Amino acid sequence: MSAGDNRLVTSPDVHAEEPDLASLGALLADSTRAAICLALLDGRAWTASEVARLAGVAPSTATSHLNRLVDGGLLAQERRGRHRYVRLADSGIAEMIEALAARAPRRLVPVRSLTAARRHRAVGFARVCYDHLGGSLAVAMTDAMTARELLSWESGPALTASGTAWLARLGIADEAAGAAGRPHVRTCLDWTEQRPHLAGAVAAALFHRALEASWLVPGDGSRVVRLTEPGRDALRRHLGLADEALSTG
Amino acid sequence: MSAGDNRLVTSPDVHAEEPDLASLGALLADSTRAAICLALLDGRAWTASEVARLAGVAPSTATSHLNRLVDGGLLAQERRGRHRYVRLADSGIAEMIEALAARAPRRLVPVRSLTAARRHRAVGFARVCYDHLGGSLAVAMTDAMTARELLSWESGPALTASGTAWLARLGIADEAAGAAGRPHVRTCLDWTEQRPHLAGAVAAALFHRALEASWLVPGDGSRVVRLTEPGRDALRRHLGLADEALSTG
DNA sequence: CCGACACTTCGACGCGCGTCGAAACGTCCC
DNA sequence: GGGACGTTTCGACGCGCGTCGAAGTGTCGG
Repeated sequence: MSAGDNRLVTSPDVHAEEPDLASLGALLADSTRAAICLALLDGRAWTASEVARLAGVAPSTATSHLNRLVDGGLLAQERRGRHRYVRLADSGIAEMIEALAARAPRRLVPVRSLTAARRHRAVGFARVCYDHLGGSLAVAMTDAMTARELLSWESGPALTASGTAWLARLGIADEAAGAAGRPHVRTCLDWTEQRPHLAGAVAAALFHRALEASWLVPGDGSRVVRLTEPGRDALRRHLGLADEALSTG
Repeated sequence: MSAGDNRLVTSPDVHAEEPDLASLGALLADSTRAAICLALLDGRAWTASEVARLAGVAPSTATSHLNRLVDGGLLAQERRGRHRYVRLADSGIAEMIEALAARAPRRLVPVRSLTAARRHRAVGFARVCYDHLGGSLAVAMTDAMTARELLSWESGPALTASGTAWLARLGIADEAAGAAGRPHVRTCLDWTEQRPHLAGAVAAALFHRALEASWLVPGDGSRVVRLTEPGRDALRRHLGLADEALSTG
């Protein structure tokens, strides 16, 4: 797609291709770059300065990290005037990072303030997971959809007929069949709950709808998402969620 | 599970947990460790010496790498007499590594000999993918199953009714419903083909069956799997695979 | 046109870690 | 018991890379 394609310079039979796991690992092996990737899981495009501030490093340091992440294909960038916007390259990369984060060991971070503690609980409850919802709320929704047989799990997650109808009632056409044979009811291992929540195109559409209807509103510039009172109502009505599932753990 | 669990030492509200992506990345960031993980994707248990020889490092170096991989939870080990056997910790780890390998950049490795070249082509054709089949053959089988409507892709990969019947005809009970609501028709991004092939419990059972029936036989101690003449026959009969799909690219 | 700002380049510093060989330990076989 | 073998521990070496500040380039606004 871009320049610098090295598949053309190799003569046919003296070289073979192997996946270079190490170079991808090295990209994630630095704590600053890891923090950047995790922050970018909110799906937004960040400026280089924002990234530097979040990661707590000098702007020059951020530049070199962003260069490596872009070169490695993890990030896409767009230069606009004096700003450099970066975001995750595509949803596949986001999936990969989520999958890794779910399996990574836990690190204990000191909580500096009361608002930070509150935010941390909020992250566990509802957060953006690139293009869909994550957190205990998302897991509860997935469980409820399973219990109501909107979602079936025998041989992989899939919408049932009533699931498709349920979506239609919410004003969401089944976008799963859209992308030429590529599945888009997936699941995503929630890294706070260690249980799967709904992902893929259907989850993205659902999330989009919830934002439109102001059931969910973007939080304070991080991945946090807040559930509004109409949202609580809707989830009670449409999925029969109990009140325990509808508030911060 | 093991000792050194640090979840117990934190007092309730001054610390919060975050995924430590960097430490997991660091585990994979070294080319020797990456080679080890890739080799272990064959699902076998290797001794430390075998690992050292494969990676081309001194035994002492291999020891330290294996220690780190075991401590990091990627590998499980079993000590038997003077031997130390290591293997991937579980199928989840194998999935994660496959997912990473599929997205990792390609590295050009010089092919030293004619047999190495042959082996490389064989790896692209059919190889062990932890507990199931990978390579162009696996992709072709997946495509054929889709074409014959044994496999459906709307809203995620799933067996159709005729797919379940087809499996039963091969002597495979639907083991997908076994593990309490956890899906086990998955797909796996094939890193040679960059297209999905069947994975999960069903694929594992299918692979196991093919080995039993000697349709496939383990290759020369690497991930390579050979397709036998009866195997070719069976794939023609059961899936209508064309001859192009049945031989090394 | 000039100052503020976003970002980049460069050079220098220092730590972390992958590497090895030598030597020790434990196990197995004769 | 003795010798071969698989594995581990230890210490030493050296490279790679993340870090910063200072200076430079480009862009926007007044």
